[in-house]
Amino acid sequence: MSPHFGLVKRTTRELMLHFNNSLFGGRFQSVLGIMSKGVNLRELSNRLKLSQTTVSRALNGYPEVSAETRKRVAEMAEELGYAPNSQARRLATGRSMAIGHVIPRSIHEMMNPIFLEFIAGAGETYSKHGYDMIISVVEDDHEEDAYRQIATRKKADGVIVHGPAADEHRHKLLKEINLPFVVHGRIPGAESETTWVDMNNRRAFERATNLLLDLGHKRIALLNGLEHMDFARRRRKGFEDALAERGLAADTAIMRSSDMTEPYGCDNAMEMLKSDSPPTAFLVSSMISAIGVARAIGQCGLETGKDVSIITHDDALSFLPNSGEVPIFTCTRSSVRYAGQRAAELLLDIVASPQREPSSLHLDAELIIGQSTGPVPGR
Amino acid sequence: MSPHFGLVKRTTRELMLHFNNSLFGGRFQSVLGIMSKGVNLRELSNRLKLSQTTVSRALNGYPEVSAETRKRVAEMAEELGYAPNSQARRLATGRSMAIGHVIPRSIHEMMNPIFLEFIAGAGETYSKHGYDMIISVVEDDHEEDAYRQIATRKKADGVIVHGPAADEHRHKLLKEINLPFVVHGRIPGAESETTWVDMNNRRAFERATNLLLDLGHKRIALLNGLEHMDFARRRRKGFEDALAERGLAADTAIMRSSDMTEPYGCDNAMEMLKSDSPPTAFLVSSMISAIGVARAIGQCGLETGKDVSIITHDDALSFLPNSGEVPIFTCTRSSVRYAGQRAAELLLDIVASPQREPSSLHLDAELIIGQSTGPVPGR
DNA sequence: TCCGGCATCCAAACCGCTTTGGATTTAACT
DNA sequence: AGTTAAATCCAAAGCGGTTTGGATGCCGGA
Repeated sequence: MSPHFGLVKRTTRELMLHFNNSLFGGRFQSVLGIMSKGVNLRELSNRLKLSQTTVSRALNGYPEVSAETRKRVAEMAEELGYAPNSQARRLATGRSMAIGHVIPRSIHEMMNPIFLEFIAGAGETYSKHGYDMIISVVEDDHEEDAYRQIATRKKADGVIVHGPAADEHRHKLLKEINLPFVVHGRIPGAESETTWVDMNNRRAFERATNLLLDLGHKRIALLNGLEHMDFARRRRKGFEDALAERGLAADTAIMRSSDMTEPYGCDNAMEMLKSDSPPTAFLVSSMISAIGVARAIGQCGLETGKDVSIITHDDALSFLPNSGEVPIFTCTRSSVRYAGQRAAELLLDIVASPQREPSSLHLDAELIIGQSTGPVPGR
Repeated sequence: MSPHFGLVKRTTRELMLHFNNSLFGGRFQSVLGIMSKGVNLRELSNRLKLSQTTVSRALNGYPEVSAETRKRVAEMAEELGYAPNSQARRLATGRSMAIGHVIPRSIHEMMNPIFLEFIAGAGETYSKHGYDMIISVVEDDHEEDAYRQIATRKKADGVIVHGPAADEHRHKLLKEINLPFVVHGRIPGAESETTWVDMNNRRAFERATNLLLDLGHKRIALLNGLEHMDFARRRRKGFEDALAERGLAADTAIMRSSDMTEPYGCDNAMEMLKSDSPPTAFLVSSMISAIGVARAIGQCGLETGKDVSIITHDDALSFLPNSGEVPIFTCTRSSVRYAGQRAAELLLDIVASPQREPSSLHLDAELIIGQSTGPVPGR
């Protein structure tokens, strides 16, 4: 309005500065909080007597802006507490800046603690890169629908596939709807065409079994996870391979497959220990079940690590630490949280450059000696 | 273009139907999948020779649309696989249709399994109501920032406050930035001005203590959660109240407060049991730690439920079932998953009508007799 | 002096949906 | 028959950003 734009501008700005600092900086911080909610790009650019274009570019680091202007913009943005509305930005850029995790209700019952630990790891990566993590808990028969919704409604730029089954199919759907994904675990038969992060389940259980065999154990029980899951199949394979190599056959009478709860471990161990030919060692797929096994051993008046040995897989869950100089359980350990971090990184890579070739990360589990193993008694 | 719009339209539509069914319905499903991704409202309305307004209204159930038109729209939408872009809808409506959960890294270590179970419950409610759940894992010193971002960038319509501390402050921030929230637990001193869902921690532990006292136990150990958390304080209060009522004083020598891990239970129980005046009963804040206590008891050559009693709080975690006719542990039980469902419902209510008065839900824990309690030995 | 090139900045289009404020047609009522 | 009200539908204006395609001013080189 006035021809002296430059002057007026500076004056106004200084006034505003003063205004904010004195009036709002002090006891009315809450008022500022409420006000700052309303500051959008238009308002900010008006205040600066700049176009939205320039302000946007200044804030997003584009080169077409002078250093001085950029500084001014940054300061004013800070002052007014401006932050871009994510929905608007998402709409404009076409990227939702979010990664989805679909959890069917039934599956997450079983994956419970391991899943959370993975999520925690992935979440760290996401927030480091400015991504949101959205989790959908859906009824089992809505799983496919959930993925489709994510794609068509553009809710997320990619998803993590949890707990691949032995006869997995989700990867086909995801390719069909063109939704980037990373698998936690492996999809049998699709290893080379999908990006995944997994630990070496077969090898880990093979090594664990060998250790028990070396200790003289011949009758080894396997308390596995649900064997319609890929990871459980691989573990079983490792177990059987190790036995076979020494000319031993696995005895299905002392092999179980189920959700890895504590009572599962206890009940089955109890039953086996009371049988005619009880196992002298247990190979268990989860710390939680292993705790149950230990309880059963105790209830039978036996001692873990002396009368009966246990090796368990340890996902390094934070609420079930199995560390210290000599951990409670001898275990094959692999941090599932770390897997989450890495899987998230791979996924963000794919989202950033979708043409990228599938890659994979094979984590090795450590075999760590704890208190729960010893030579077979009476050897 | 042609004056025979009606006719042309129908013909075209039938052609499309035919086209889709024969060509895409079969082996080219994936192509349809990719195509359907691109169908937006404009395209859909063009196809229908209707305005976007009408189509939008038809799909969203507004009354200004004839039944016939609505049907036509619905069919075509289904056929083309149309689903509204959530970012666009969010921008237009101003509601993000998402609920946020902020988890500082340090805290979620300790809340781990309980947190997940709560999340699972809340997630069910969200998806039932078309809301997304977004989880932010943040460094501890970025927590406040995370909440501010959610508000100013409009990432979520509300948040759940997890694990309120004894000296909680988040509710002030959230009121300041005008972000609706529901507390899981209670904020001391702000009970009436916040909406919350909590169980009756004090009462539950009082009842549990009374049961032990009735069984003749006089020396009762308390393995509590971290007592800078509100829930743990209340539990301690219940414990102390019950003792006081019988003229007994709590002995801090057998009281502990920490993250509720398994070794925490085992190590502390072990130490106490080996002391000069060991407790005859343990009151424990978590199943996980209780398992540790049971392990310690076993290692001391004692029997749980006979030589030493345990009562634990049981959050009804799905991977740690403590059910059956006679559960392993005598416990105070309250389903944290249910709490999650209800908290989510309350939050969605608030989001829908923000002027609503604060309300609260006080869940009662059941006291359930299991195998881990018995009369004090030698009574 | 004239021109091309660079550094800055801007107006306007666009992302895909909702919603306001009519316009048009049809049915209903004096 | 004339007027109203109801039923339908639409054009256009947002929502709050990003991005395209210039405009403007200033400089050195010919």
